Amino acid sequence: MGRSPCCSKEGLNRGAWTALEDKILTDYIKVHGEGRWRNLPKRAGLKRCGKSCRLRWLNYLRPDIKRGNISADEEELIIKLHKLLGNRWSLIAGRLPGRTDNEIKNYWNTNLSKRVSDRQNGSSSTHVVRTRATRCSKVFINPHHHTQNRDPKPSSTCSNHGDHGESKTMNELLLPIMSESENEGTTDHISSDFTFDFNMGEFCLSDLLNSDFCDVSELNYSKGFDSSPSPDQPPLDFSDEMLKEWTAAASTHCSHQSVASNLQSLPPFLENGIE
DNA sequence: AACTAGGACAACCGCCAAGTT
DNA sequence: TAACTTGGCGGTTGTCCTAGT
Repeated sequence: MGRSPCCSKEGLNRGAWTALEDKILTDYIKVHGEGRWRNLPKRAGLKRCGKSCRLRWLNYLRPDIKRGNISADEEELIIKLHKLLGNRWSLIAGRLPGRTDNEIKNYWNTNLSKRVSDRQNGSSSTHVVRTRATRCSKVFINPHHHTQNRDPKPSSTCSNHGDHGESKTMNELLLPIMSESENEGTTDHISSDFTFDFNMGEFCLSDLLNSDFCDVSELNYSKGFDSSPSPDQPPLDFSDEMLKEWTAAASTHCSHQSVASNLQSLPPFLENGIE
């Protein structure tokens, strides 16, 4: 069958954007808002592919974008998040207000990857969770784990840069999950699988990163992702096997795999780092 | 001053999943 | 339910800039 191309490439400008094109695009989006990228070029009078417009806007023209001068703190954050999430640049970017996935990806590829690999040479190997690109607009919380009445917010993508809203600490968010055993059987009021936005702005990131969460690869825990690792069960490395568990669990419940299921298995990590 | 190598980063590409018809 | 559209993602490429020779 095949897909139709996102646009006819004939007669379209390619390569670097001119100041005029930037202005046209910016003015158009100011008036009409983002979205409908395919039709945007025609409506705005741009000889560009819709995708190209979207990229230009998201990575360069948006008013809330910070450019350059990645601070040491941001750098450390990127390293930690990359260790945790792998090449999921949009997720990482979502944790760095004003930064774009493209910028972080470039920064990683040109600066950090070498440095990190150098750092890791000589130490034991670590395992990065690698997944295919997947959208993660929502996170699934297994009702067995989630026992509190929360108001799910309208869905939005996890790459909602810059909108981090109010923050909850990691403990606040995860406590209900971690204390599930106390509330077993109290899930009747939850009508169905519960989803809510995975806006990591809801986490107090420092809680996460100041913990040893970033060193999850070195942690051992039980295979069942129980919050109390059993000595009877063999320790498991945070690696492929873990990933299989995650994806299997997530696919059972929801198509929004990965991050969602990751959350379910966070408590064992967090217990090691968050008091 | 001219040339080259490597770094930085903007932009493009193809794939995929969600949403819509 | 299938076909199709739309938008998002990560990987890759192309081009410009700069430091070194």
